[in-house]
Amino acid sequence: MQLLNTSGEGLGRLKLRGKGKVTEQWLLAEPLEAAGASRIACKECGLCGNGVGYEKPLVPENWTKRLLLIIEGRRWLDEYKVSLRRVLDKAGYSGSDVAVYFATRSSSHIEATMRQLRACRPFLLAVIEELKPRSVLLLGDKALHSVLNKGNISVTRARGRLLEMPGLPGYLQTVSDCSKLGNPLLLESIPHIYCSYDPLQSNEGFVQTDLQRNWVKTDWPADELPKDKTVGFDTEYYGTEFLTLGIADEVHAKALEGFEVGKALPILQSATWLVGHSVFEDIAWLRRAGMVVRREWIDGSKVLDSLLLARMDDENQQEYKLETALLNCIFTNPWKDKTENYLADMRGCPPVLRMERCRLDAWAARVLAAKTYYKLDSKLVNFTHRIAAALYRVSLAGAFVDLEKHFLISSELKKKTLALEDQLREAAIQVGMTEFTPTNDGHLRELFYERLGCKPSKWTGKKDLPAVDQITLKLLNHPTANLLLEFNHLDKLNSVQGEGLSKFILPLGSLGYVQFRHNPLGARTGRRSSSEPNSQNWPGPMRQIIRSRWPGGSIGDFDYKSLEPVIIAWDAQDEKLMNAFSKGRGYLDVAEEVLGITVKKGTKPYVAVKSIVNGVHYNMQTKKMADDLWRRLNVHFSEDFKEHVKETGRLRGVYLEKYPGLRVYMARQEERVLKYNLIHSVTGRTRRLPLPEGRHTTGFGHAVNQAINFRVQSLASDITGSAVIDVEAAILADLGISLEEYYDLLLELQRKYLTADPLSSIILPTIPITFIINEVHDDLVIDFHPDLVKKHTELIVETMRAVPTIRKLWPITKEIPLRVDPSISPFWGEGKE
DNA sequence: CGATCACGC
DNA sequence: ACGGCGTGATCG
Repeated sequence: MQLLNTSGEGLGRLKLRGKGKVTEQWLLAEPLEAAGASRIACKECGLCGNGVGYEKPLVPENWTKRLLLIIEGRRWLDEYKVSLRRVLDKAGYSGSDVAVYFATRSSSHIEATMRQLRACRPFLLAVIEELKPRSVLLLGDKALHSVLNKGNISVTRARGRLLEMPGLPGYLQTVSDCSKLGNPLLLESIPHIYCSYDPLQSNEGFVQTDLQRNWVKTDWPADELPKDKTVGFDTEYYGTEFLTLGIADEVHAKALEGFEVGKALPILQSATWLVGHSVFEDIAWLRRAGMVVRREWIDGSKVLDSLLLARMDDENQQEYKLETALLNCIFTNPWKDKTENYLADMRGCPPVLRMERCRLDAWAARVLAAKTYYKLDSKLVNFTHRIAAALYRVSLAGAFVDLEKHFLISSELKKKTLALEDQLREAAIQVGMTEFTPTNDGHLRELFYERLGCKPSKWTGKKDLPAVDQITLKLLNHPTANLLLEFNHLDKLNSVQGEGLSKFILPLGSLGYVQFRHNPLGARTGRRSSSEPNSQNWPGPMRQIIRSRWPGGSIGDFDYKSLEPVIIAWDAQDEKLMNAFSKGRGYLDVAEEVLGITVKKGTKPYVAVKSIVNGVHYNMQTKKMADDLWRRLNVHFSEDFKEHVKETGRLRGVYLEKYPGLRVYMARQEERVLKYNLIHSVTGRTRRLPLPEGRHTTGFGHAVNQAINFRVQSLASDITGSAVIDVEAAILADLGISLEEYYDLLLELQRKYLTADPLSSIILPTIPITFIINEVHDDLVIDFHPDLVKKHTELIVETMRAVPTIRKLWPITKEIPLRVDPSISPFWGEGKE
């Protein structure tokens, strides 16, 4: 059987016989006369093949440019062809998809040396540049070494990564080559280069997997956005000034300066879906500029955020930046660099540049969404966007700070920190040090280990210096070390929540306005995160600076009771554990069951069992658990540490024995992550946990812990996410306010707060309104008008228990019993002591 | 830029 | 080999 005419001379279409039946050939060789390759004379190696055709790439008729395979040399092709053809077929490549070229032009049977590969490399460069393939797959180590120009890397290490070929210039492609989206660009592109094993020396399955990875398999993004008209857009603004609007549909991508945005109205009016990148801020700008904004864009149900979609598509992706993502997926040239300098003030950016940035962002967000949307569960997409939209409104509402209280806490922290620093410096001077800073490790080593004669129990790994980390210092059991620990504690607190917080608080008379920003998919589990400022890590006392904007109003804190234990009990189908947390007294019941004695809340046995329960749920090992109890919680089961560890282990065992569903759940998660290398949550989120070497993979234990935790943590945050949507809806329904009215009110209030004179007092709505002002994992924070406290407290508790949104979308969640613990007080968290 | 520290759930 | 998930300040 002849698959290829190795002379490379012009071929007609061949019919090939394989296993007795006629199949169409998948490669058609054709000389590439125009290729630079054929014009380059090889002066280097003297090992090259002997014919004109040998160095020519094998390109099929009407090649789709989908894939260029690089193999070691033509000599190998005859041996490859059967297995290659099989694997390409299996991976879904047709004959017109694949061209072939070689790392070496040698016809020798001897493996190519690095010297020889380097000599032939210019040909390879020229061929790739000439052929402009969209993907290049390198088969075997020689092809890999040639492309990387580096002989000391294994296929196993390089596999699965996007590779760069030194010396390969970008090449221009017109839009029609690249996309069905009517991309109005001339793109500078480079192919995606990946490597796989030599199919003869390795399992063909690996090669097939590599061929089918998204980057190789996926063609240019199909327009698989929702069927209704979908418009991408972006805005540029400064302060309260609207500057530029970028807008893109399936055929246009244009930018309009603020004064002419009216021209975009027809496109917006015809749109059903809206797409952007971190889109809810942009939607707010549309609304502020008086443009069409549908209710579905406010509530998030007909919005696609390319950033959220990218994160849902691959939660392990390194970056979720629009330009990077698009660069990776369709090789565009960067378009933001020229405008990056103006980020602080886009007014200074030349309009032409600003418009181009805005136009391309709009286009890119839409392209990226099309690339990911079709792969995702639309129910989850809808849910996630509705949560994100509701959280954006939470951030608009903002919270109000008692400025004086914050100042007092902050200055108290500062005062104590300085006092401790003085004491420490004094101690240093007394032992003869002239220079001392408590944050300088060198000074600390000198103080404790040279001057005070303390003996370190640990040395640093790299430089073998005596350690000055917290545990080591604590073990010194020296009064000065204890002072230092207290200093560290207060110093950190002050720099984050004391002085550090001030830059996010806008003074308005005696109050301060602070917006709590939430990243809707901050964690790989589907949890939200909070930043600038991060309101999720405020210690109890710091929370108490938050007060109601209403005179005489209150702050409500609505916690789900033991949300994660309830979820793990439900997921593990452990009836007894479920009863303890859903109907009984939670940790108290568990503690009494485990210890066999009567236990009171807050006592050491209670604290110990609570810690063990949480530790077990996250698969904490006995040693660490014992250590944590001993050091942090001051729970000592015996005076002897070894006995203490033993007892911790025993109690851990008793807990697992009494609630056998837990072990079953954990084993199930381990089994699944081994089998599928990914875990699904109840709402269909995925967590990829690749274990290429099964349980022998480095980090296997960690992956199992993540698998165990994932379903629990993600469902908990989805329930709370639903609560944000549902509580807001319930409050507005009760007040008789439409979502549009509420949204406009929030925008207007925010504008007033941001532009107000710091000395003026705050402006409040003319009617009493209950605001959701924050969400912390299993906790909603509410700002109550005094007239609404009673009525809305009941409403919120009921709504949080019912969470209609998630229960309607995923009816199985109706089985999970939810309890809510409200606490109302003048300041956030004050009622919890 | 990674490690270490602080805080939260 | 590893309790899960975060943000932010600071240092070497």
